Amino acid sequence: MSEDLFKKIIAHSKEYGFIFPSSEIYDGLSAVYDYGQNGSELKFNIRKYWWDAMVRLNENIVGIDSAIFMHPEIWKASGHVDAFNDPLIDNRDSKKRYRADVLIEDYMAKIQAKIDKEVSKAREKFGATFDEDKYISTNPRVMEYAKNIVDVQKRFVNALEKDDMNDLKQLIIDSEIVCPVSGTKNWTDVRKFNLMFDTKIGSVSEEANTIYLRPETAQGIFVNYLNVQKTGRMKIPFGIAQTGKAFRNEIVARQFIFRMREFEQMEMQFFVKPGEELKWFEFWKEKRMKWHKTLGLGDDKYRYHAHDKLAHYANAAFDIQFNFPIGFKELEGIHSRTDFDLSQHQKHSGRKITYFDPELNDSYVPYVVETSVGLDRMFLSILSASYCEETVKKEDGEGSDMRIVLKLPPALAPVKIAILPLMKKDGLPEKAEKIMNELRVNFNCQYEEKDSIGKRYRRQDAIGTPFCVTVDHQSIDDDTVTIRYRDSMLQERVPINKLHSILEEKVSMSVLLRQLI
RNA sequence: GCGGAAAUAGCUCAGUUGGUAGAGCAUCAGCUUCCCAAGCUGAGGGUCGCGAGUUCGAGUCUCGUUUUCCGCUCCA
Repeated sequence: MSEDLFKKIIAHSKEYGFIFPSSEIYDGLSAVYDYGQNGSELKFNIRKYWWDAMVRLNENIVGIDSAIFMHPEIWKASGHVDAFNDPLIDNRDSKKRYRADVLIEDYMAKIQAKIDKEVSKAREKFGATFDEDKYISTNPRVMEYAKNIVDVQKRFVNALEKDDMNDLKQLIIDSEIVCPVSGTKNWTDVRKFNLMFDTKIGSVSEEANTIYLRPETAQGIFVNYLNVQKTGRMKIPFGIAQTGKAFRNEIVARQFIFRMREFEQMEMQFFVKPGEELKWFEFWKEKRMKWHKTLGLGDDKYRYHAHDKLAHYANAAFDIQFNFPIGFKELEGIHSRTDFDLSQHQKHSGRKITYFDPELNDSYVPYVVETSVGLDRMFLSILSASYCEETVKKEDGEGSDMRIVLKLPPALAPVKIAILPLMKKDGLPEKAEKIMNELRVNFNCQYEEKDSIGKRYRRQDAIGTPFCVTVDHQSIDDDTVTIRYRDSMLQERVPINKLHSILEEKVSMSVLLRQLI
């Protein structure tokens, strides 16, 4: 049932210009999506809500915009190069995935165990006079085991050194290693899954260096810590925020925009005094949850989720999960990253990355509390919580009708106001256009005169426009118009010269921001 | 990545044993209409995902491939 809802949301996104599959006229590109005319506005507004809540409302948080390309050493320091270079192999029968190097090591250990067994048996037999080396070299069966280990070890090391995945696979086949689950030798090729995309920088190909597309925006903040702290005269505790694209070559990217290989993060790294990180961790956990709930999509749609396993850099980690149509899934991560990142960069760069604390009269490497939201996931959460199918009673009371309406928070809606002349004659379009030209400076407006008024209301409902301003014959006489509300479908007559202030009150981002203070 | 299913107009789909591609909605141009879509007239839009093969002839049969969905797997 909720999967049906998910499908409807995907279809609606495409039909109304929110999200299109990338490169669609070329058959598309797997798990890559483009934001359309309405989607890009909504995404922009979400980003703005985050940015203003972080940078504008906190005097100790500043924003930066770091490059996607960074020095390759950064990814060694962060652990991204080493941690994700494992050679993996699948068994086709059990459909289990193994690390190829682990399979081979296990195999060698098993043979070694056989040798040990023989040796210990012989030791019992011969007692104190037992000479292990001599025993091995004179026992043909044990000798063969030993030789096998040496051979495998040699090829194994050789393959790893040459980074040759085919050799690794051949070694598994030659050693007749079987899957512990299925017991078969039906293996796929060995593949390496480094999550980072690489490319070359520099004009001459031989001299070009491999660089990576950043897999997270956080490192751009860490490597700018000194710059920002010094030029901004920042005092701990303080934060650096940034939004931007990140790239991860996921093995499986699926579920619409929930998991993409190219995605946008909104991250804030908060630098604190060592020992105070868990206090700030709690602070940001609360604060971020409030930011989400202020959107008014329903408090019950959010929950915390503690990480079972902590990453190598963290000493506390919580997710804020959202109840998507596909279930509760991660929306934002709040991590206490300790001083891991700054210390690593201190080590790798050779620069001293510390903060002189005047209160302590001493220097330290600050600890970091991170908040990291996926902008695309925010988009999906807002879209799926806003999507409503409603039955509407007909005017005459007979029968009913369905309308699809996106009940987006007005401050985030791509189009704020639709200006609609009731009829396409009698000077109504001219009057409407005049109003349009006054309002468009401040609001994203849409003007429509085609089709019946009901049809136009429905079209605006479908893209989540919170207000329709309708110009009728009375407008010509007394300079009033009606405002039609998206959610209630009720109308209110107001003077044209009050429109601006009335609407400003309802659609401005400050409506949301004020609740956060 | 493995297994299963699907792909025909912007959307939802029809298309007979293989014989010249259809409907509704949507879009566009008019007409009509004084407030909640689907009145009237007309128009545009598809080499049937792509590529081979079988055949006199393929949307239809076979193979490959791409994309999507579902399950498994993976997800600092």
